Amino acid sequence: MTNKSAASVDNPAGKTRTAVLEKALELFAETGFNGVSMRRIAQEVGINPATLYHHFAHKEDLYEQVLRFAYAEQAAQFSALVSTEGTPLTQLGEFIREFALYIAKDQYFFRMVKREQLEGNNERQKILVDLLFGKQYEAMVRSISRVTQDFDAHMLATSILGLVLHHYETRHMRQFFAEYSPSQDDPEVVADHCCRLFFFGIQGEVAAPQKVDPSIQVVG
Amino acid sequence: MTNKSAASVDNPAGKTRTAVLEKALELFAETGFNGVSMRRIAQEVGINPATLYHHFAHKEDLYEQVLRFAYAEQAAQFSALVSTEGTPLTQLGEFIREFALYIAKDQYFFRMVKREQLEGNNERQKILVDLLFGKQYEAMVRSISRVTQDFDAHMLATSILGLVLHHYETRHMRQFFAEYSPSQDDPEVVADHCCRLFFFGIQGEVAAPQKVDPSIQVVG
DNA sequence: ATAAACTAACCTAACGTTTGTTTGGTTTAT
DNA sequence: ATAAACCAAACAAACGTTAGGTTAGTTTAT
Repeated sequence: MTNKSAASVDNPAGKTRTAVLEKALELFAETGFNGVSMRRIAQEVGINPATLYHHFAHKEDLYEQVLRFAYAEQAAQFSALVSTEGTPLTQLGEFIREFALYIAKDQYFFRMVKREQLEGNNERQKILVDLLFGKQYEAMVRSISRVTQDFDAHMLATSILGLVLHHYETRHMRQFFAEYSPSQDDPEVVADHCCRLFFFGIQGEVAAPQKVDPSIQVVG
Repeated sequence: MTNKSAASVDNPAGKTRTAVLEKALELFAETGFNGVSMRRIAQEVGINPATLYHHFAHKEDLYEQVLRFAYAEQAAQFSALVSTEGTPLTQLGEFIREFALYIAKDQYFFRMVKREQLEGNNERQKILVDLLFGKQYEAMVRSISRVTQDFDAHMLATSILGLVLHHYETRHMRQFFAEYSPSQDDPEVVADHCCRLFFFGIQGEVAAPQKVDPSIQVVG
């Protein structure tokens, strides 16, 4: 058996704690801090409410630990989206595509981030930047600066993220529009759409209907 | 003596009800449905908690009425953003600019909408479309269809909104980035930035550094 | 080797408070 | 006089949290 350290047998290396963090992430992402009770979390994990207070000082502490847990879990993958190979232009194109595929995968994490942005708590927003977005954002800005001098690189980075994210965030709402078609939610379609718009705009050279740029080819 | 009749001394045509809706909109926008108690709402309005139940059946009813109230309040202004004059191209440019100025004005309404999009309740998202976005969205899609055939008009409409909104939504977070400058939050700057990006992309003809297109001139 | 001491993890049961809501009555306007 | 608007007080349920006890492994003393 994997009995690494001095922990109990049915609880190797904080298994319960991790289970709580994972389930709490789901629940907090869905209904927010005040929408989930400690009893509910305990019940869904299958432990007693009192046990939560053995692992976490209080509810707010649990919430912050959930944030840090989620951020740490994603930061590595997030970094991997920013490639260091190819020209700055292809790097950007790849990032847009990878980002579109990436956010489509995770249900809970991005809802959590959006919730944090909504709440407007300054301390937590700083944690968000320090732990999660900061480095990748600056890498993006650097890539952008090498591609164009005609735009504010910071604003352009914000634009890229907003462009891609909004398609994801409005999924549930858009199905009620007359013009909706399920393919519009396909991450590949979204990625192509955003790439084309970002590089050429609606008045740019849009000869090729499928591919944006032959130089923009992504992993697979 | 204290004017105990302060709330009712001048109460023509549901003044209390409106006061409740306005204050509840603020509170719900800030901390969400579960983040606000009926007592808190009553206290902030200056009435007794029990009185709320004279105007609203229960808390969820109040919340839905707040939504409808907010949607009705904004739908008219929202419609006004879509101009019917000029070419489809200038209409679009004007819309982007007006939209950027518009969302910068209202603190609570857009947080409420974002919250609704987060929550994912299908019934309420349908209300959102039916009461608020539906008509304007279709007007947008029609404008877009007349401008370009090279993009999916629905996706392009989503892109426009995401492009502009994300600058607004990430305000609090972006101040912690090294590249931040307050001017990046200026609605005029955001509007110009988004217009340029939307029409020409980063590789398009970006000769003029200030104005996007001489044909795109807006009111103020 | 074995008993005692220790400890982390978990539980039951309960605490005081806050929640949404109701009851029953009072004020105010028409 | 009638109805709408309002309030004080109270309800049961759910809330975050705590006190105290049980269990089962780990360490230490003999």
